Amino acid sequence: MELPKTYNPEEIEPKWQKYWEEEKIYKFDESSNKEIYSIDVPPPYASAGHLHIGHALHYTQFEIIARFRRMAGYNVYFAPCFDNNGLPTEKFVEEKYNISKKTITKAEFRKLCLEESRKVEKIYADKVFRALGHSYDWSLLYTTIDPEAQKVAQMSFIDLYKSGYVYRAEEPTLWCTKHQTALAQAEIEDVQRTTILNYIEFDLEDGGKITIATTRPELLPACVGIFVHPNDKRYKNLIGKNAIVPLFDLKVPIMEDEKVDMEFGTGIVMICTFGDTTDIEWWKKHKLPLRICITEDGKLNEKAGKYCGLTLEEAKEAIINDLEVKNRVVKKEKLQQTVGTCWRCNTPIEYLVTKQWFIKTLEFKEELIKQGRKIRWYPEFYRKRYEDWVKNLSWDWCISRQRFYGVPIPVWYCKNCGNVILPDEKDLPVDPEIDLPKKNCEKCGSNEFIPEKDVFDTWMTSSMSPEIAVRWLEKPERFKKMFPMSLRPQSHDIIRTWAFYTILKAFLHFNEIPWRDIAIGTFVLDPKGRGMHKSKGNAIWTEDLLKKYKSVDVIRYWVGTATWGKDLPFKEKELVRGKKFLTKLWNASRFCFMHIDEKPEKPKKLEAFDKWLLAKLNKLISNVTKNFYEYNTSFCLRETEEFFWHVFCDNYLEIVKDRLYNKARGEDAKISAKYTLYYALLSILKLLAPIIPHITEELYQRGFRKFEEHKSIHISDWPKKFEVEDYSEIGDKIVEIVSEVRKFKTSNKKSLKAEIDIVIQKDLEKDFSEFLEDFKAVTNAKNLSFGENLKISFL
RNA sequence: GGGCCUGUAGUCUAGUGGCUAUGACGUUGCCUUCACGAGGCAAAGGUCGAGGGUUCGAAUCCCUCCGGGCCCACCA
Repeated sequence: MELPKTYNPEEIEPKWQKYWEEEKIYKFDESSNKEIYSIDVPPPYASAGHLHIGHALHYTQFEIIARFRRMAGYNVYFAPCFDNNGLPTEKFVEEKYNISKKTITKAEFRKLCLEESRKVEKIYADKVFRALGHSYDWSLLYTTIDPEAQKVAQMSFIDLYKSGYVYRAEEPTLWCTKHQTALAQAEIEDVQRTTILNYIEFDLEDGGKITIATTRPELLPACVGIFVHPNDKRYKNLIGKNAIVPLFDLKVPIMEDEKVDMEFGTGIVMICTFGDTTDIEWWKKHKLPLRICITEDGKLNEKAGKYCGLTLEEAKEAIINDLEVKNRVVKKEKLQQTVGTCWRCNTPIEYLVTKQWFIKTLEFKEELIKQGRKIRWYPEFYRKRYEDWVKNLSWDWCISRQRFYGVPIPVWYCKNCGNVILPDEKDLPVDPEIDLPKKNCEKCGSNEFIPEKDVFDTWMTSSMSPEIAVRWLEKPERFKKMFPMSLRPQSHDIIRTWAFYTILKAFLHFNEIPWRDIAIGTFVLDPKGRGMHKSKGNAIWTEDLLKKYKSVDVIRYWVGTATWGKDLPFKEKELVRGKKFLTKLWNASRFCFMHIDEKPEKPKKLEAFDKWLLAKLNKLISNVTKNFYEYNTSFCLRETEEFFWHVFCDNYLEIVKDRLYNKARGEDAKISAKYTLYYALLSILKLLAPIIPHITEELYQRGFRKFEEHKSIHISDWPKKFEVEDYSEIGDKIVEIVSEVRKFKTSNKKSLKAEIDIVIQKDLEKDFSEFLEDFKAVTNAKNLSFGENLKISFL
């Protein structure tokens, strides 16, 4: 059999992608008894239409694992999915159509979001998943806005409500004034900035003055108290007195609290409702009045008097100006400050008192850490990050969002008595603004209801991804069999959200872990080591690379070099290397196939070098298999590449040429070579198949398909060890001498064909006997004898 | 401020107690070789961030310092 001279990926790759899909190679087999391996795939955001190389790597990295497990004999459950739910989509639609939720009805807005999502999903499916040769079972597809996913999210809420894990409260809440919604702690991102610390003079009620340092003068109208440290001698006499807030004439009490930092500013703090979390703490502890002066869209309200209607920034400037006019500003200094911001828009968050729904988390910290320890983390150290996050939690999870596009919170309130009314499980999903409760209020009998208008935090759905993926409500028997899932692959930046909330939900609902393994994928940086962002202009697009290299396998080779959990700066030369590797693989296979025209019979006796190769291959197979199980993909690729290139090509192929071409060597020696070539190459292709599926499929189909039972290499059996005597060490010794001979020829500027005399150390004579003929042929040694030391000379 | 990761040749990288520190890219030299010249064979290139300690033995374990990155918490 002869292969074409060059490998042409542009024709070959799409051909097999089509074949795999048509032949349903990756179909999950519901009736199989094989052990199931299930992956909780991260649903890509539908707004992330532009796919940079980091996304491609992330999704391909665990796809390799799916392929490995499939070949290793598992019934792989690999469901594709999309996240078309939540703020990113809303924001994308708002920007694309230049609309806001104020100028369009909820229904219209949702429709646009859904349309937009579907478009992007299509692009994703074709240009990403299919183009990268991913082995999803498309019949298992889910999206997070599907009725079924909504049903799961709402069911989760109802279940937790009934268990007492959900409550509604009017509390100071983390608030984004741009998105005009409550946020969860996990959605807050700290940003460093420089601000001005203003020293402002307050009058005391009974005469005298004090100076207070603040970065938030715009919150003066919300000031409800002043604190000093109980041990601060300077201010002991102030405690119990009242101060007057300048410009606003508010009388506020001066109190003591140990948490005051005497070193900071003047050592006197004003407390406003609310400037930061300490304000909330003191407000609760000292039972201070509430005076909120900020509106939901980040402006001052009527409590701010003449500043009403100004944005926070404008108000800050105006108030400082007026204070300066009245000589109330003692000094101003620059201050480095970290502020919490909305992770989507970087608007500094505010604290507003609003009615929100919460899931209890703070009381389960210990248990959640225990749950985390039952899961295997790859790499292990990321478990620490999870535990740190859980330990540091300071808010229950706020799950209600004042947004449009999302899963509605399935609740009505009785208009008469305020009672919370839940829908029946069988009626889910519901939209309380459209649907009505089926019964009157159980408490008062009223039939008038107020629908809940808020939607869920997007993580309310995402945290149920294992339950959605394996169809918790639709197929309870499947769920029972498949929960916990086998693997959650994800990136490290969402350990505190996705991983955390998923673990939380599995714990609260089932007292179970959601998956046995969690593996943290590689984070791709630009060549200079910075994060890739469309906005920074440093993103490298997968599509461009596909066009340039014309091969998916080249990109997948690069993915294979990445280590799980470790950042990887993108270096294009890794693709060049991949391309060379594919060429080498093609050419070596081409050579092998010239000698494979039938399924080789088992030789009567294997030649020594064949035993050497197969013994070394055994070690490779066992190492690679072990490492694939441990998500150590880069090891697998590296070791296989090393074996293929330097052991198989550089040495073995050169060694067997004589037996294949030289009739004088006899038929048995040739059969042994052919047998070894066949199985060694087939094994190498299989070891590489999870990483570079297209070229290995092409070679399998061309060279092996007619002799092998499986219609695709990707559902063939993972290579097994050969029954063979271990000649690896003796063989290595002899190959070393072959290298010596090559070095001798090269350094004497002679062709490798040059004929030579060799004297080999006498103590190797016994080892050499079985390798002799192959050795003489590959080194072109005309005379070979044994003596004191290794000696090589030209004839 | 707390925690985690990381520092190996010009560049990137493997290596968590043991032969002479892995491999790639790049550089240089040689070989047209019957699978492959988009190749092959070889060479040069390293105080394994610095210092100290443990050990028969340290890139690897411990301590200190320096550099790079990430996560978290904070100051009104």
